[in-house]
Amino acid sequence: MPSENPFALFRSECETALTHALQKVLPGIKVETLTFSKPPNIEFGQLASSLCFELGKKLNQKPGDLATHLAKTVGKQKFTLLNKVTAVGGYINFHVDFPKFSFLTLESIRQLGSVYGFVKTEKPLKIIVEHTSVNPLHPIHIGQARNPMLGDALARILKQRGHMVSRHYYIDDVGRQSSVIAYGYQKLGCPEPDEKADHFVGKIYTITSCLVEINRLRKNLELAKAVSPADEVARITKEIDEWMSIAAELKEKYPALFEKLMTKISEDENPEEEINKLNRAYEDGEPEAKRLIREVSELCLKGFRETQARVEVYYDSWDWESDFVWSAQVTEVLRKLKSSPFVYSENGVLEFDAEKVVRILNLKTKLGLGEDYVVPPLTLVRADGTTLYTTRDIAYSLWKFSRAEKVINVIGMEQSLAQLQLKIALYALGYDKYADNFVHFAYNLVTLPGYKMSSRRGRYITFDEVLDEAVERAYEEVSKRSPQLSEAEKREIANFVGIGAVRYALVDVDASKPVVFTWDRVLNFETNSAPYVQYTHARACSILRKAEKKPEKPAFELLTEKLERELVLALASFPDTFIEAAEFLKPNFLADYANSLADKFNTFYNALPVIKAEPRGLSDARLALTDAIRIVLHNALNSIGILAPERM
RNA sequence: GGGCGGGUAGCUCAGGACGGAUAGAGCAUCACCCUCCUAAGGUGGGGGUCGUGGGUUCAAAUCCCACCCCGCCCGCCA
Repeated sequence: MPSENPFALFRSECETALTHALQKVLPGIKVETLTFSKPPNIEFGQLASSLCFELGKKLNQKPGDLATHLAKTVGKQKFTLLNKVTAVGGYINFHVDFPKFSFLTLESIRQLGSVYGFVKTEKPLKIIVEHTSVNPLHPIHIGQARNPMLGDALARILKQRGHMVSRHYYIDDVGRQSSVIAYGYQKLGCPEPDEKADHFVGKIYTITSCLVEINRLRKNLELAKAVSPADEVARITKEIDEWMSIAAELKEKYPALFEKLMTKISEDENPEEEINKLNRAYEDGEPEAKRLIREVSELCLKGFRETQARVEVYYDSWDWESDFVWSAQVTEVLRKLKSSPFVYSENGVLEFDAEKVVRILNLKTKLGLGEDYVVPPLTLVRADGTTLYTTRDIAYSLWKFSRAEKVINVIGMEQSLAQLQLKIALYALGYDKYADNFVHFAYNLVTLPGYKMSSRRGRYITFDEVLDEAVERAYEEVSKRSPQLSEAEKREIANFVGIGAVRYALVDVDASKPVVFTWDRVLNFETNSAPYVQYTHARACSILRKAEKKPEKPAFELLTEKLERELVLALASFPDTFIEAAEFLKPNFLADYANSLADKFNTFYNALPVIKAEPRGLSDARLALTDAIRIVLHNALNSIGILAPERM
């Protein structure tokens, strides 16, 4: 019978063993929980307890003596996987019965195949993972690309954990910036894109935004010259200069488009006002504004979908922010909030007193806030009656909770405060259960070493460029390494290698750490990269192919080399790693795991023969081992969205 | 000023939630290994005050306190 978690079986035997021994040796002593750690070296056993150090202190005995005594007592019991127990320097070390354990592990993996390691949760939940949600104004850039890579990996992992996961994309089409692009697009006569749609939209957006900004600043400057102090005038002048140099950059890059937009926009006396008008019209749901903004947004989203298909990221639902405004869900939320004691009006502006909620409902500890910390208030409604982003997001969150028990928002950590206020708003509305299950998965920014990325200024490296470059580099590599392959094969390999490399590079680093984007990081095809793990997988497949036989009579007791045992142990621990990755939302655990398993296998590969090993039983056992490694590498890569190739 | 995140080898990062045995990888660098299952590989060398200072503990990179440095946030932007 296969085990879905062989190592857990061993661990639980060790727990039982130690518990019994404790009862016998020290009947009066109560130990709350037994914790085990992995010894630094496999020769010390596979699990260890450091219990005797604290017990020794408590009982005024030498840890070494205690450990010896306990180990001896355990040794008298009978177990399946636990072979022997030793005492070394105060530690109690538990040794697994490798012949049995290898058999159990390898046979389990080979029987369970593509589901091995994906231990199902006991409490399956409906979970919405909202990720990416890049505004439809310009192509997804490398700074934003970390989001779908993390979000998609999380969604995959949670699904494999047995949850019902739905991936949502929130289209933020309400707000000034959407009107800016729509305005420029309209000025050009709503043209058909002559290139990838989002790139096309991005150019129009940047140029329009720049021209409108300059126009606005010039008006401000004239006003300031009349009424404001000199330093204010100087500040505006400086800002204009900055935008002028951006305009010069844009004019050089896209001369025709720039000219055309400049001519068209200069026809308007006050472009700023036109944009605001459009914005209001859209929020009011006027048909012409709706048609225009939806059209240009859809255009951009079409480009996004192409990019997402390249990296195999898909969504179950595309949620338009505007729908929440038009359907009165935002109004309804505001009504409820207004009737709570946590909302006040100030100078015609509606404010949400998050601090008051926290104080009255006693949430400080629950939310992990310091006693002295005062949560800033959140503006819900402007003086002109329009709502703000976070206000609308409250309505959206409630909508999400109407179709899921848990909501995970993959959003940059710069929005931590807004996400906190949103959570507090849920408590204020009495939705404690929602609030408790509202998770902000925060990740740190991706920056470029030279300058700050800025979408508004058109200064960014697009995700598409990065993918193209990665695939191109991979193509050069594969041509160099495997010139005998056909052109089609090379292209295919280059594609999954390049894209895998990018995915890996963006998932591998802990989400809380900032990433400085360098081509070197993404185009790394050596150890600690997707290509390395993919290559290792292909290598295992190659051995199995060349063997031309099935491991019919594997003699698992012959797997006595340290390398082999370390491999078996690593394979047996995959379920634990997976569970941790899922519970703590750490996709990088799986990337690291895959890399370290690949490391071990490559060492083994170089040191020991598989097919030609003698006797036959050993060869078969090593083949079974190789097969298990193939399966686990595949599963680990799969869970973070990276393809495991059979050849490369 | 307050909040959040980060600070581990020349560089990029694991490890940190749950304290344990000599702090691990990769890149770069130097020297090796394809008569052998894929060299996108492997072996070995050099390289560390785990930001600083205290504290708790038998035991601290890990926990607590203070401080320093970097990033982000504290808007009628999103």
